[in-house]
This record gives sequence, structure tokens and C-alpha cells, in this order.
Amino acid sequence: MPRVTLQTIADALGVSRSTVSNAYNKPDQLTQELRERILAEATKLGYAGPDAAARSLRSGKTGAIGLLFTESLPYAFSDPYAVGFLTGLAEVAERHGTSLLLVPVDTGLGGTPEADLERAVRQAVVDGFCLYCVDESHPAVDIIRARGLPMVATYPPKDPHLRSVGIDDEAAAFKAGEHLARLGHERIGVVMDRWFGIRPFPPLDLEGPTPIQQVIDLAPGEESTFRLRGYRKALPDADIMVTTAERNSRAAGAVAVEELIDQRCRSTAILAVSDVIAFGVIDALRQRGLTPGQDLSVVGFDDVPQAAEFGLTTIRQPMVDRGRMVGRMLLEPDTIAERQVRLPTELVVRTSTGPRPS
Amino acid sequence: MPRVTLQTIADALGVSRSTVSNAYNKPDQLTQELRERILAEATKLGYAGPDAAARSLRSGKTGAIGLLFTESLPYAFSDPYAVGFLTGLAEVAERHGTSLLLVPVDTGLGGTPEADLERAVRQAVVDGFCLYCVDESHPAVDIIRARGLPMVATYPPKDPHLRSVGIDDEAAAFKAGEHLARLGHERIGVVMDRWFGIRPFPPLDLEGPTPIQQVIDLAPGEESTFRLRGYRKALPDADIMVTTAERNSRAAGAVAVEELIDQRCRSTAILAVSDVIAFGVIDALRQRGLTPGQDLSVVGFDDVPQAAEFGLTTIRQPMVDRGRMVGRMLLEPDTIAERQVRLPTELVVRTSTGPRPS
DNA sequence: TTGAAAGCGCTACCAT
DNA sequence: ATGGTAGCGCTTTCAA
Repeated sequence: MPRVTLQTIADALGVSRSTVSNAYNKPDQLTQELRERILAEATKLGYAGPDAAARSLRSGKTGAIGLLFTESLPYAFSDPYAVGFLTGLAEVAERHGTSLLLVPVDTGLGGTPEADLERAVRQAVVDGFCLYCVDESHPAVDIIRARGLPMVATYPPKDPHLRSVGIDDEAAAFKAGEHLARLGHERIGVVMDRWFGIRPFPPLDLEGPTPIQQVIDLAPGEESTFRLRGYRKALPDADIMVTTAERNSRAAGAVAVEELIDQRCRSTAILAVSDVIAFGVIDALRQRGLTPGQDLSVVGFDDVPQAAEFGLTTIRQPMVDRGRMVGRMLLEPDTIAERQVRLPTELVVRTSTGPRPS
Repeated sequence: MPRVTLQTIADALGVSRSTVSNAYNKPDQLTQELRERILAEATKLGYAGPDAAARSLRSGKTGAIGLLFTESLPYAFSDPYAVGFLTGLAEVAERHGTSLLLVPVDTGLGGTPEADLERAVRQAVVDGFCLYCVDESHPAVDIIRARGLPMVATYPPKDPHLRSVGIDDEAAAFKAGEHLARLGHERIGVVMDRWFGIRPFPPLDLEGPTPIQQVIDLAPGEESTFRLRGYRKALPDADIMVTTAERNSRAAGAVAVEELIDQRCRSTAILAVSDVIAFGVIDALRQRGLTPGQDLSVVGFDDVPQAAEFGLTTIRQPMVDRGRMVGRMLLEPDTIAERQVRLPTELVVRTSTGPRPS
């Protein structure tokens, strides 16, 4: 049997296609009564409404926004920060009747062939993209650019034309470092993750603890080194060693901190670049019978919901608001004047930090 | 400036549109050399590849599948079962170069107007839908049906034509009940959630503990009551009282079990319809100085990754495999013969259950 | 308030 | 291996 289209309904009722179209898209343009007759006929004939693809093609609108997301969805969903962000983004999207298209991108770890990923970005029927922790140098970003779609990044990009919602990473990290400085700490360990955002570059591999300045010099201009810079600035004379966690997870944080704890002259404080990593650090301490905030101070970054439960001193950065703001920049671009929005951060002191043990 | 299209590239190179199209979609159909010339010209002219909407319209393929998902994304993402399911689904999708479109649907709690939700389903440019814990009676499902798109549900539906991937809920619950029967328990509390799947019906509100048979009679044929039936069947002579948790979350589980624990003649065992709820039950026990498995036995349902850590006796049902199977039924339908796939379940005994205290 | 015409950009098909 | 033709289903524009 032939497919039921707008025309089918129009013919059945002896009206024009435009009128049927209006019944769905511009209810005010026709009488209530006609509209209902049309909708009833549609239901009767099993017509589900205007075809989505045809509508998108003709109108140029799709009713969806794309989210360029880490390839590893299970990891992404178990990251409380990502969940908070998505929550905010989804809230705004929903208000606009807009769906979210998750487009996984290559993390550089291989897996999906690059061609497939680019194909997914080309084929995505969306009105715009959010780059979630995906670096602007990723090839997928060039495709979005060529498609002429609006996009918003989740961190301050190098390209001044690219809109973004971020924080001042250096200033935020400075607050964390300053807090430790006030408490008298002079030997500090930093646990960062292996990734400077998702990109086609090889990840960072440090062989054991490395002096902070050396790491900063390795990747100038990257988001993660901005944090290192902030730490360094607040603690100019401290002995700061950096280790990397395999990924941004609790377990990896616990592993990564081991070499810092088990050193003979161990640090008196640990700065973790995320709360999730900090939780792992705390696990490792407890496992060794050490008490966070007494034997060793721990500072996180993010202030995810679980941080309170851990008594974790950390830097609060907006999660849900960041998602909301990205959503607004994509869906209500005219309401936001700035190209690069910086959200506020704040030091939250809990029990995981204390004065340097004497 | 005019938009760059296939035709632009074709004209610039003096070839036909079909050839340019083939360069993107059927690389084998033309010489390597011509293909490269075309791609190079495209890059030069800032052409991002065939327009996604036009391509979808013409070819009838979209490269995306829709996921009808609970409206409350934050809740969904913090549910370990959902995350596991998504992992499996995303894995298969990725293998097919397919993205995932999250379409939030009304949970019945209000919020988004119904019209918007239906619009989102109509406008979704997808090749098929997965109904994740969305009941087939939801209006969105009628739209999908009318659109003629394939869909797969995540539980056994009433409609025999609807494909699904589920488990035998009654048999699985029976195993849990049987385990308690063997341990000698005769007074049992059940904690279920308020929702029988997401649907346009009002949720279930019990006023305090209610005899199990009464709840079963309330909603015959629903997934959750299948589990109750299984419990009942395994413990025909036991005194089984049911309470409802406000939602499927740890905190809600802790609250819901209180009335069961604090009763004068308290139960000796608790059956929770999900692990997440069981974790809350365990929280509540510990808070009262009770030891799970000794003072009170607790059985969960799902066997999410955290269950081991809690020592939770539970029913294992495949999470990731369920997602994978749904993905395959949607993207490789011919490889799966059955319409209604039932996955195996298994009792996993850990330390949260023990003999009835004498 | 309704209708007729035009064409969005592409791919399937068939011909060469 | 490459090109020409037709038309996917719709919304927009403009006229009535």
C-alpha cells in the first residue's frame, strides 16, 4: 500500500497540503474545527504527522542538538560531573522541545575507525553541537564548522570565535593552592588525569612523579595545565610533584596517588584535578590507615554531590548551570551576549584539609 | 554567498552530482584518484559533505536510533542499571556508526506539556526506537507505530507484535523468594518502586505496608506485579507486606523500608525490587545498628556492579547484554529470529542474607 | 483563511 | 566507471 503523506490527508478532505501542514505547525492559521477534522482524518488513515526528514530538509530546523561526547559512554555516564552537566543541558533542551543526539567521538585510543566518527558528525541531523570536553583541534570540529552549525564548547577554547562556557581554571586552582599555603603545606602532590581533553593527540604519560614545572612546559595552553599553573602560582616555593591517573575515575585516582604516598619523604597534601580522583586518593589513604585532613590533606576539584559525604575540601564549579548555559547559547543565542562565558568558582572547605602535621 | 552543495563541487570539477555523491557514499564506485580530487575540492570550497537532512529524506536512512527515556535524565543517568543498558546499546550503535537520540518522555508527573513530547517523537529523525522502561500504552508509542518505525521494548509487552528484550520477571523473583524460604523466613517485607514503568497512569501509592496479594490485584499484568507474583509463589504461606519507594533510588529505598523495620513485629527479611533500593535498605539497617544477613536478610534485584561491594544477595539480570540485544534487534533485525527475547537470570548469594534469626 | 507553485539537497535508478 | 533524470515529502511564499 502506498505511504500516507500530507497529500493523502489533503486529498481525503479536499483541502490543500499547506492547510494540512498548518494544522500541525501553525494551529492558529486555521479554524479550530478544520484543524480537528484534519487531525481526526490523519489518525483514521494512520498518518503520524509530517515526515521528520522532509520537514528538516525543507524548514532547516531539526529539533535536536548534538553532543560530541567521549566515545566511552559508560565512563561518561558514571562521571558525576558529566551527569550534572547533562542534566542542565537536558533541562533547557526539553523546554525547547529539543532532543539530544549523543555522538560519540574518538578519544584517540583507537576503537572506532576515524572515518566512521566523521561520518556520524556529518550525518547528524541537528541544529547545533555542544563539544563536551572535546578539543577544538579534533577533526570532528572542522566538519561542524564546515556545516555552518552553531557550536558551544565546554571550556575556554583558543579560537576566539568559538563560543564557550567555562571557568577560569587558573584562578580556581589558585584558590585551592592558596588554601594549602595558608595551612603551611610545602610538599605537595598533584594527581591529574592523562587526558588534556579528548583529542587526536597521544595522552600524557609521566614516568613516576614529575616536577610540576616540567609538566606545565609539556603542554602549554592546555586546560589542565592552566590548573597546574594556578597551583604553582599559589605555592611558588613549594615542592610540587605531579602524577597522572590513567583516567578520570576513583579507582585510577587511588592507583595514581600510591607513588606519592609511599615515597619516603611524602607530601603533606594532595591536589586532585577532579573530585572523582580525590575520592580515590581518600580511599588510598584510608586503606593505609591515614586520616584525610589530619595525616594528609586532600583537595578536589568540581564539588560533585558526593563531595560533601567525603568531607572533601574542593573547588566548586557550576555543573548544572554550565549545562544550562550551553543549552541557552545553542537554543536562545540572542539572550547571551558574551562569546566566552566564564562561570564563578569557589573554595569549599570541609574536613579533608588541615594544617601541615608537624 | 550561496550555499555550497553537491552541485557546486560537481560543477567545479566538471563531473556529475552522482559522482560526487558516490565519492562520499560508495567509495568503491569510482577511481581512488577521482575520489581524492573530489574530496580535496570539497575541502577547498568548505563543503562538509552531503546535507544530513536531504540525505535522510532521499535515502530513508538517518544513522540514528531514538531512545524513549525517562524525562528525568539526572535520575536516569544515576541509575547504574540504565547506565549498563546504555553501554551495551551504545556499543552496538557505535559499531554501526549510529548515534543515539535521547527523547525524554512524560513520566506522568507533569512538567512538559504532552503536546511537546509528542512533537519530539514525531520530529525525531531516527531509524527506529528503543522504549526504555516506557509502557506500550504511552501515546508516544502510537506515534512511533504510525510512523512505521521499528521499535524494541525493554520488557515483555502485552502486544505480541512488539519486539522486546526482557527477562522472566516472575521466575526471577521466584528464585529470590525461594532463597528466603530455604533460609526459613516467614515474615517478609517487599520494597517496590512507585512506578510500574513510565506511563500516563497515576503512580501507585500505598498507605503504609499492604498485604502482597492486595497489591498484585491492583495492577494485574504489569511488570512489577510479575515480580510480586514470583515472590508470593515461592513463599505461599509467608506473611508478606509491601511498601513503595517514592522512586527507584537509594535514598528512597531507605525511607520506604523504615515502616517495615520499625514495626513492632518486624520482618526477618526484605525483598527489594532493585539493587539501588536494596542499598537504601541496607543503609537504613546499618543506621539502626542492624547487620544485614544477620539481624535481617536483604535481597536485591539486578546485580549492578556495586552490589558486590555491599555483599548484596540479588538476582542477576543482564544489563549490558540487554542493551546489546536491543541494539542488534534494531540495527541487525535479521540476525535475531525471536520477537520477544528472554534473557537468563540467576540468583547470586552474598552476605546480605542468612538464616532467620531464632 | 486557504490554495498553487516552487524547490530544499540529495540519492536511486538506469543508461552509457 | 560515470552521468542524466526523477522525485523523496515537505514548507515557504505569494496570490486569491
